[in-house]
This record gives sequence, structure tokens and C-alpha cells, in this order.
Amino acid sequence: MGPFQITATHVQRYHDQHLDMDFEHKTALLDTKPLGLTRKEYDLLALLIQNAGEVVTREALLLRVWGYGSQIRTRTLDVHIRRLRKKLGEHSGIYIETIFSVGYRFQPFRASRFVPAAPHMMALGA
Amino acid sequence: MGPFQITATHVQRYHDQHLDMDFEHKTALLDTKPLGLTRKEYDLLALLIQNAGEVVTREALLLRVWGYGSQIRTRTLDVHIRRLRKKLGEHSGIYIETIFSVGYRFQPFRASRFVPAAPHMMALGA
DNA sequence: ACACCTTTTACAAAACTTTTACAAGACCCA
DNA sequence: TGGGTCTTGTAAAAGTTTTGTAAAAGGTGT
Repeated sequence: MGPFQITATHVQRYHDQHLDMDFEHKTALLDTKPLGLTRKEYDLLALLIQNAGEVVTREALLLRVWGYGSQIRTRTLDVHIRRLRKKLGEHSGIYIETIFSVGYRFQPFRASRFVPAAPHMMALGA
Repeated sequence: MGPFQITATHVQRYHDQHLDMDFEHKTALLDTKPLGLTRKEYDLLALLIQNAGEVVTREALLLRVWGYGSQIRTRTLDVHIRRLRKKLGEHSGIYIETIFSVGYRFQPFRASRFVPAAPHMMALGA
């Protein structure tokens, strides 16, 4: 069985070897221990995981997590990504990829075995 | 079935024995591994592939990828072609042809078996 | 006021692009 | 066929843009 469990309409949960996230209860466990995410951190990770395997653009993240329009310049997204990565610890490199000049991508643990990240990652268009 | 999958209006994807390019997700795989293209590299390869089998002039490439007008002199196109070829590895010779004093042509893998490049090939009009 | 979370600031580092300078190759024509 | 000229290939440097990071400043709720 894949890492996703899907109901009729929504992904309720993400689960893999290390990370367990329950979108219904808004909880996140890493190796059975609570990740201790703040609200923004949770929203950001949830959005990335709900689009696992696909790139989510900076613009989309800023819009959907912060409500920012496309003209706003800020480093707050990067700072949150950094704190997420820190909390994900040794696995952060596996989970959160940077797609230069585009955005970020959450890579499910299992998939990351089959598609090892290239040294410089692939780009998307504007 | 040919290497292209076509919808009503657009080519969404190029696929052959080695190269797999998804224009919708803007991903490029070579022998199942991410090609790791940068944005400009992707734009350039995409434009060539979308005109597969036909010569795309330097002028057209410089205009459509860089927005450069015809009076601009630069070697940046050549440098990008070089890096594309490097990333295409052993297959680069099959895929990207130089058409002297005209431009470049992407040759689909399958077609390249039937139309081996002649030592000096014909050019197109100025 | 305190603890905690979020955003900004100011650089550093990394990734990407373009230019530069020259080598190598292709074409032309006597 | 050999020299002249134009075009492309290549490596490396220089330049630009984007992302990473630490720390400070700003908020929010209790």
C-alpha cells in the first residue's frame, strides 16, 4: 500500500516510514514523536504534503499559507522552510527539495528511494 | 505509436526510448533519471523538441528563449546547447544536431535511425 | 511582563546565466 | 588543397539572481 490513505473527497493522512501526519487532527509525528510544529509550519508542511511529488511554487505557497499576492517580496517562506527542515532533522534532505526559482517539493520517503535527487535539481518554468 | 502524445490542441509530452519530457509538469527524465535542467536549459530543449525534426534557427531560439532581437551578438545560446548536450550524455549526438550557419535541430530517437546525418547536410535559406 | 510565534533584516552561500577569449571546425574559392 | 573567413565549441571568469541563515525586531495571547 502506498503512503496515502484516501477517502471519498480528502486526503486525511500521510504516513511513511518516519513521518506520520494526520490532517484531521492536525498532528505530525516524526518517528513516533510529536514534531511540535507551529501553526504556520504546519500549514506549510501540510500544503506541501498534500501536493507530494509535485512542485508547489513560491507564489502558491505565499498565497495559500500567507495570503500574500504575487508582488510581495519576503523571506518569511524561506525562514519557515528552514525551521521545518530543522524539525524534520536528518530526513529533511529527503523530504523537502528546493526547486530553484520555482518553489519547493515534498518527496514521499518511499519515492525518494527510486528517484534520488539530482545534484542540481530540475527546473520548472515561470 | 509514435513518440508524441497529442491532445486536441497541444503536445503535452515527448517520449522515446531514453528521453521523457512532460511539458505540463515541466519535467525531463533521461533513462528514468531526472535530467536536472535549469530553467533556460529547459526552455531551450522544450522549444527544440516542440519543433522536433525541424531546424530552429538561432534567431528564433534567441528570440523565443531569451527575447533577444536579431542584432544582439552573444554566445550564450551555444553555451546552453553545450550544457544540454552534456546532460543528455551519450545520446546528445543523436538528439541535437548543429545546422551550420542556421541553427539547431532536435531529432527524435526513433527517426535518427532512419535519417542518419550526412557529413555535410543541406542548409535552409538565409 | 513573559513566553512564544512570526516577520524582517542583512548578509552569506549557492545556483544559474552571460560574457570573454580563444580553439576548433566548416565553408568558400582561387 | 590551402589559406581566409565565418561559425560553432569550449573552459573559465565574471556577473546576476535566488535561496539559506542568524539574529533582531515585531506581534500576540495569557
